[in-house]
Amino acid sequence: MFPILDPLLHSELRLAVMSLLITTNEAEFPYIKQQTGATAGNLSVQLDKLATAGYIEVEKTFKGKKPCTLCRITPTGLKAFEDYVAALRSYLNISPEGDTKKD
Amino acid sequence: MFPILDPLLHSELRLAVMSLLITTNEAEFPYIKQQTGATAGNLSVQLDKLATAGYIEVEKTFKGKKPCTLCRITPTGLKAFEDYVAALRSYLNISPEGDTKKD
DNA sequence: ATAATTTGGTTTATAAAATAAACTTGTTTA
DNA sequence: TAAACAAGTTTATTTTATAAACCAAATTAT
Repeated sequence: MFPILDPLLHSELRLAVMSLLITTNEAEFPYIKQQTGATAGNLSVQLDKLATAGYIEVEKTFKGKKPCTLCRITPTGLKAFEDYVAALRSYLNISPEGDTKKD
Repeated sequence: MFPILDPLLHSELRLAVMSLLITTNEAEFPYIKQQTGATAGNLSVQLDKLATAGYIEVEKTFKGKKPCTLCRITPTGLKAFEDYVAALRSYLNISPEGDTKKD
């Protein structure tokens, strides 16, 4: 009836990060921070969790002389996101086509 | 970009309860427990939170000699649920019609 | 040159939440 | 009438989210 919602994705900030990375494909730390409105500390922690789960990959490079943390979604992450959305639908009373179910 | 997700609804069990009450209109404690697979303690706590927020109303009656806790969603709760779903869409990359956005 | 500020984060501490375990009250059954 | 059960509630524990404090390197101001 109510499938489990992947706890890693059922988090406002982590979900926002994943959503962002799906549309942008890859993004730098400061950009993600700005788009999500997160504090740097919180973002750092949540990126770690996503990376540890293999949902994103984090590449640490340099942009000129400045460190640059680049994040990219992985196939595993994309699959997890899609599964999460599918599971959520059972809760939201919306069909795969998105219309609200009349009861 | 990423609207706040009502923390009261962004909880697996509370969301399941709300979803259930929307389709059944009203339901008894043991039924909700069975449908959601929650433990009684957890369910009791989460129902309290929803009731305190005015999202559901809880009526304590008797069914014969046994106590019977009946739950019903309120207009406030329904509105909150709809707002939550609308907010979630921004995260899920689905349009109001439900199709996945291609980037 | 060097002190102050900014950038780009990480680590650690705190606050809040979810969850289960233990308990209560009354009822039915052996 | 003692044991088991039903229907919850309360309390304690674990997990999670979040922010505050911190650090290193680079840039800017004096």
